[in-house]
Amino acid sequence: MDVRTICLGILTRGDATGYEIKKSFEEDGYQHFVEASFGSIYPALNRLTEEGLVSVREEAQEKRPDRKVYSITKAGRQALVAALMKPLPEDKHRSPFVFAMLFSHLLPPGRVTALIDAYIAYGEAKLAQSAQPKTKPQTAGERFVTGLGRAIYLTMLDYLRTHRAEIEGPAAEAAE
Amino acid sequence: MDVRTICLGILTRGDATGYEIKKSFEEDGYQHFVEASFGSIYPALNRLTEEGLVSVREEAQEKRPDRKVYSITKAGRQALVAALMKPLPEDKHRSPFVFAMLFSHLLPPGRVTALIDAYIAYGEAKLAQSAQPKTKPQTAGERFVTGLGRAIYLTMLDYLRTHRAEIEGPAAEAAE
DNA sequence: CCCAATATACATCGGGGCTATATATAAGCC
DNA sequence: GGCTTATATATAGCCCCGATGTATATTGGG
Repeated sequence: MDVRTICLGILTRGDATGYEIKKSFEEDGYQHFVEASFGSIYPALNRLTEEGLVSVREEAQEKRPDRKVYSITKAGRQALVAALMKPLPEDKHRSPFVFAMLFSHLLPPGRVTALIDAYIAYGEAKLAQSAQPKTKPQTAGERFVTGLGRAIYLTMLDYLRTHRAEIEGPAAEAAE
Repeated sequence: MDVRTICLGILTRGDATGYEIKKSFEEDGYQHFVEASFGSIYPALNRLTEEGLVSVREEAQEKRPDRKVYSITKAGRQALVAALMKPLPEDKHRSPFVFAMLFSHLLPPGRVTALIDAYIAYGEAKLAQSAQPKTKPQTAGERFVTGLGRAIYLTMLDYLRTHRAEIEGPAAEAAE
């Protein structure tokens, strides 16, 4: 799923600036599974404009850069649906944490414990965030995705807590 | 986690060619969460060789390209541990399937059903593969990671099956 | 028995995307 | 008063992935 398609999708929810598109990845519904950086969003929006899939209106602001507010066009909506009708690329998951766990036997026990603690804290923060959404999910799709994300985080946290002793050294266990 | 570090990690399990490193991502233990393409592995191995983190021996073969068998050096092991002691980059998950589900209301009901069916089949295949590993997990880390992967896939499959009706149209339900 | 598919093996190019950086200002906090 | 955070756009450089190219051997189906 390239960044251009992702931008089109977000713009179906309403007009937005590049900055707001980026922010929406951190919000509820789009929380997990999707993200993109400024370095790809701004070029993507330029190309979408050239291709007529989005339109821009510049709103001048006092002593700030102009806001460039993008709207999806009819052609843009068609392009989005067309992209979703084609065979989807496979998921991609890269987890440096999990990679590190594969080599826990090469690390000092304290490091392994610290990594697991940090990862659990991160998961709990994500869960808390999705439990109290800033904007409630509007569509059935958003509710479905939010629920899936929560289910996966709950499973992951439970697994980490019940199995961490297997990779933490005996020293770590004694220290608890 | 850049590809160079990933290559170092895999080489701690034993010497390997670039081809074998790539294969190991599809295997048990390294199944999910980690992968890299030839287009990054071969350049990475060249650079690691220049930096003295791995060594190469070329094994000539009859009527085939020479095997370039890489071994990790002491400096390489130190570099791996050093990388794992630094703050880890955050996980990255990109799921075109989940993205598509966010826009299920824009798609024909049949398409949504087909996507969910395909995704369930994919998850089941992954689960079956990890249930019958080619090479049994050697370290506690590998067992831990394999178990985590299985737990997440099980949760995901259960969620899809119990919640799919929420985003499949009434027409799709009637057709079943 | 032949052909297609799969596996072994290395390598590169083009394009796409991320990180870091640059620029500018306002608001809130310590 | 200065630091951090938030708003807002933009680009250069590097990293990485996908596709493709080059060879050959084996295996399974028709």
